[in-house]
Amino acid sequence: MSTSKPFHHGDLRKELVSVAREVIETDGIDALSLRGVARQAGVSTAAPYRHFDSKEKLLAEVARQGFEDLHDALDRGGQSPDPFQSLLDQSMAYLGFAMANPRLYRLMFASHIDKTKHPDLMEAGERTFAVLQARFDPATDPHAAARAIGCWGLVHGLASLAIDNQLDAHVQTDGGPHMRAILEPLVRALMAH
Amino acid sequence: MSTSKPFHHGDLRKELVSVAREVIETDGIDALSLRGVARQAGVSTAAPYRHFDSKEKLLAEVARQGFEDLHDALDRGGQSPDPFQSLLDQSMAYLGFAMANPRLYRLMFASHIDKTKHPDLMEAGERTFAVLQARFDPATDPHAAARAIGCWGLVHGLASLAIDNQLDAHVQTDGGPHMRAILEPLVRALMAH
DNA sequence: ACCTGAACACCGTTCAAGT
DNA sequence: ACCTGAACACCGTTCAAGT
Repeated sequence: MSTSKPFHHGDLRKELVSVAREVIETDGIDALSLRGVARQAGVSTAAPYRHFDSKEKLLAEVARQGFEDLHDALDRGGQSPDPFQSLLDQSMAYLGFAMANPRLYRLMFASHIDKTKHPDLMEAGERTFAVLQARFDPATDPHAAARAIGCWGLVHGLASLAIDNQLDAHVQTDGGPHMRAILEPLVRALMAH
Repeated sequence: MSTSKPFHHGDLRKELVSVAREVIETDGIDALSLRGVARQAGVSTAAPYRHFDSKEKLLAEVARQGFEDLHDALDRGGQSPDPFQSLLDQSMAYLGFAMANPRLYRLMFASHIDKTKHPDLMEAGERTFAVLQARFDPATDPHAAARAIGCWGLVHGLASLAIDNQLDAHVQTDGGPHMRAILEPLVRALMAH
C-alpha cells in the first residue's frame, strides 16, 4: 500500500496518451472523457492538467502519434521498383492503415482538433503528406503539386467512406481486390506523361 | 402574455432543426448542446424529447437535410451537354457545396451519427450518391461501379481536406482554378474508354 | 397531445491545499 | 514538481406532474 502503483513510473503523461488511444479505438471518441482517462490511469480528476492544458491537447497528441504510424505504414508500402506499382501499393497501405485504425484515423482528421493550434500535429500531418508528395517530381512534371493533392484526396476520400461504412452496399471494403480495382485507373492517370 | 409565442406555431420540431443547423454552421458541432437549442427555441430543457428520442436523432435530421441540399446542388451542377465537362462541373459543384457549408458537410459524414441507426439519413445519402452513379452506365461499362465509387472518393476526399484547411499550404481552396486543375486529369480518367 | 420542473449521473476546468 | 479534493458551471436524459 505504501509502495507507488506499478504503472506510470513518474510517466503519467505517457500513460494518459496510451489509455486515451485505447479508449478511442475501443469505444470511439465520443465515449472518451478526460475524467475517465484519469480514472483508468489511477489518478485524480485534476491530475491530467499537470501534463496537458486541455482535453484537446491530449487528443492532439494521440492524433500526432497516429500520423507517425501512418507515415511508417506508407514508407513500408512503397518499395516496389515499378513506380506505378509502388504508388498503388502505397495507396493500398494508406487504406489499410485507415481500415485497421478507423477511430484513430477519424480523430487525425477530426473537427474536434483545430490543427492550427497544435503545431506538432500539423507538422506530423505535413510529414505524412510529404511521403506522397515525394512521388511526384516538380522538376520534371509541371503538374506535380496538383497530382500529389489529387492522390491524397483520392486515398483520403476512399478511406473515409470505407471507415464510415458508406461503401458497404457498393464494394467489398476489407482492402481486397475491389478497392485495388477502384484505385488502379486513377493511380495510373496520376502517373501518366 | 397569454398569447402563444410567435415562433414554432405548434411546429417546435421544425424550429429545433432550424436552430440546430444554424448553431452548427455558426459555432461548430462541438458547441451544440440540446439544452442550448431548447433555450434558443424558447422551450424547456425536456421539450425536445417530445420530438426527438435523443440529441443524435436531431443531428441525424439536420444531416439528412444536408444531403437533400447537396443532392440539389449536384443536379444543378451537371447540365453541360459534354459528358466530361458535365462530370467535372458536377464535381466542382460538390466541392462548392462542401466549402460553402463546411460544418454541415462534416456532420453529414460525422462519426457522431451511426447511419445504420437512422434509415432516413442513410437513404438520403444513397440518393445523393446515386446522382454520381448515374454518370456511369453498367450496361456499356463493366467498371461502372468502380468508377462511380472512385469519383465519390475523389470529390469527398478533396472536399474533406479543403474543409479541414489541410490544403491551405498547397493549393488555393476557394474553389477556383487550382481545384479544377487537380480534378481534371482524374475526372478524364474516370470517363476514359 | 405537448410542455415544464426537478432530479440523476455525468462532464471539462480551476484552484487552493497537500507532499 | 506533481498530485488531490472540492467546487463551478455546465451536459444528456428521465419522469412525474401540469394544461
